[in-house]
Amino acid sequence: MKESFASDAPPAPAALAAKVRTLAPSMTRSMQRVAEAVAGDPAGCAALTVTGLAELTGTSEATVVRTARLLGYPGYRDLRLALAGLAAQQQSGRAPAVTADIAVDDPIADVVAKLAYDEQQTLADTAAGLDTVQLGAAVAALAGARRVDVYGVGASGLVAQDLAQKLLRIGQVAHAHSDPHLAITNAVTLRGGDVAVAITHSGGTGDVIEPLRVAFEHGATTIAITGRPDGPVSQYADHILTTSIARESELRPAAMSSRTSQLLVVDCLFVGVAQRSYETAAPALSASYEALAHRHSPRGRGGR
Amino acid sequence: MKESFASDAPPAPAALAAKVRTLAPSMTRSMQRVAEAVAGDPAGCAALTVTGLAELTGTSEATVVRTARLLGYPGYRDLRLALAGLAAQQQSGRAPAVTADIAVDDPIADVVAKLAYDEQQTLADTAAGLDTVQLGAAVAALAGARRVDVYGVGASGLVAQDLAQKLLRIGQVAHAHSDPHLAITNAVTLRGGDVAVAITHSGGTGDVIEPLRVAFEHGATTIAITGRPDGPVSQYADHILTTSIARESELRPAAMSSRTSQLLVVDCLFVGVAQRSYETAAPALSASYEALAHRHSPRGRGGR
DNA sequence: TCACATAATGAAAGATATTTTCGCGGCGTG
DNA sequence: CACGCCGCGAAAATATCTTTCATTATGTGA
Repeated sequence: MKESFASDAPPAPAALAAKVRTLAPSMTRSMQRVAEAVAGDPAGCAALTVTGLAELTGTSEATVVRTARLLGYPGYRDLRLALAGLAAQQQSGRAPAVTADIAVDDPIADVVAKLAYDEQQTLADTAAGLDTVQLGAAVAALAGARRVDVYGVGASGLVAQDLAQKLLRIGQVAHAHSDPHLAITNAVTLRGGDVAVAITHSGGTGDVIEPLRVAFEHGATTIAITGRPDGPVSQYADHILTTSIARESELRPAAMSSRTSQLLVVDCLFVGVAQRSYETAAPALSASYEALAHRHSPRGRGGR
Repeated sequence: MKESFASDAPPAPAALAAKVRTLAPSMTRSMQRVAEAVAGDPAGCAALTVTGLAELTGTSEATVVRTARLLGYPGYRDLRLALAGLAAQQQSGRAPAVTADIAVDDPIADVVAKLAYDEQQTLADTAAGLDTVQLGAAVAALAGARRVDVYGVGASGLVAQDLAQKLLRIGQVAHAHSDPHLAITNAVTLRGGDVAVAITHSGGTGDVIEPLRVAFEHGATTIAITGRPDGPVSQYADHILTTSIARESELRPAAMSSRTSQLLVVDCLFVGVAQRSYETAAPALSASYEALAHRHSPRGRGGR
């Protein structure tokens, strides 16, 4: 089905430079010029046609083809393909320059690469650091909850809303509070069988801890999602889910990676709960999808 | 010298899989078949001629060329080159495409691993597919804006709030709207020099498009963050930032990966703007940090 | 349900790129 | 000095890619 790797002529994938050096002595002058160009700038040559490369090297098409043959390819077309591959490899090889911090004068492309890399790292860290036992317990509590309250302020407030939104979509009674007073007012009405979730990166946000404490004292099951499992919030948490703490810099506030981390935890909770209550969750998900369908224009093709 | 980041269509080297997913919805059936083959087996397809690929997919040469064009390449020849590059990268990059779907009976540990992997993938795709020219233009517009309005409903509403929060922290006048009526009411007061941002995964959310249209017609600079750059929202967008579209399943609604993707874009915008207005942004960031410090109890270790 | 308009598709003509052919001219050798 | 071999490139031959256009599917409104 694929190119059979015959015994004597396997087209070289990346060992091209070596092959050029090996074969150079047995090449004629013109062919050497071609080989040199190819080895020197694979990416550039890959963009050229036979004629283009011939002109660049001051030779003819025939010579280019002959060189390609000598290098072990059936023709120039295949050499070109290999060249493109080589270029791509080199390109990706010099990628890990993105580990540095984001600087004020970084070009926009670097910013994208660095942010993406950092967030990927954060996700990996979070996944590695998550206690699946705690997570399982939290899921169980949520799945069986009569009612769920989620507390978060500032950046964590959005995560809290995200969790509440998700739970609502699978038929749970969930509410996110970012107003501390209202949160406490509501927490007072929680009882056993209810669940309260506090989300705070620092683990010490009073506006979030207070409602959780009240919920805890009223017998609700409490969950803390925090980057500081040793922080004050843990006093009142039955289950603690730890988010990762990434280094931050002036241009990259902690809110960014903590949010990424928190959201992963929230997603895990959501999927876990959805699994546990699949019978009711699946229809609810489809229903909410259906209900929203008409609010999006049905066709995407004509949108000039 | 070589890499010519042309204005609007820089042929994607590694962002191909992402591009296929992004553009798939706007493709016809035959083209989808071709795109699928290409995304599924880059190495294999790179070895085929137009005719070969047409036969393999049961279509015609014309369709193959059309697909290549849609993916952003001048013709099939160039797509093939990119394919060879992609294949080489995968070969060396050790791509463990363990993209198994999340099942109802997956243990919780698997859920964590799969979600983390999927979100990492989403980040990589988004970063690869982001048009840095558009991003740069969007950043420039935001940095010079007198006032910024952000529109988003549902899951995208939280992203909108996130962007507004971030911009506020560096001294910009930003506001997020999730109420369509209020959004339009506010959009009417926008003028040239103001910026409106619409966030919609589907690209067709009327509640978000309407405010953007009003802002557009009143002379504001408009930015769309969407997974469907060919969708209706783009009609009224001066700058379009494309988020990635990941496959979704019953247990993994689209909202999850689209949110991850959107947040990365928002972060890029934020950092870009912060860079541009570093003189004022840095003090503002520190100030907001200081102002919140006393709301976190100092317990734990270093406190932050 | 049918007629109509519109878009999607493939066959084949047309344009490019690649490969092959062929002969010229340099260079060493008898 | 003449001969013959080898490297080399121009141009013909072939393969590949692109465009055009007629046909066939698809959806829409009466």
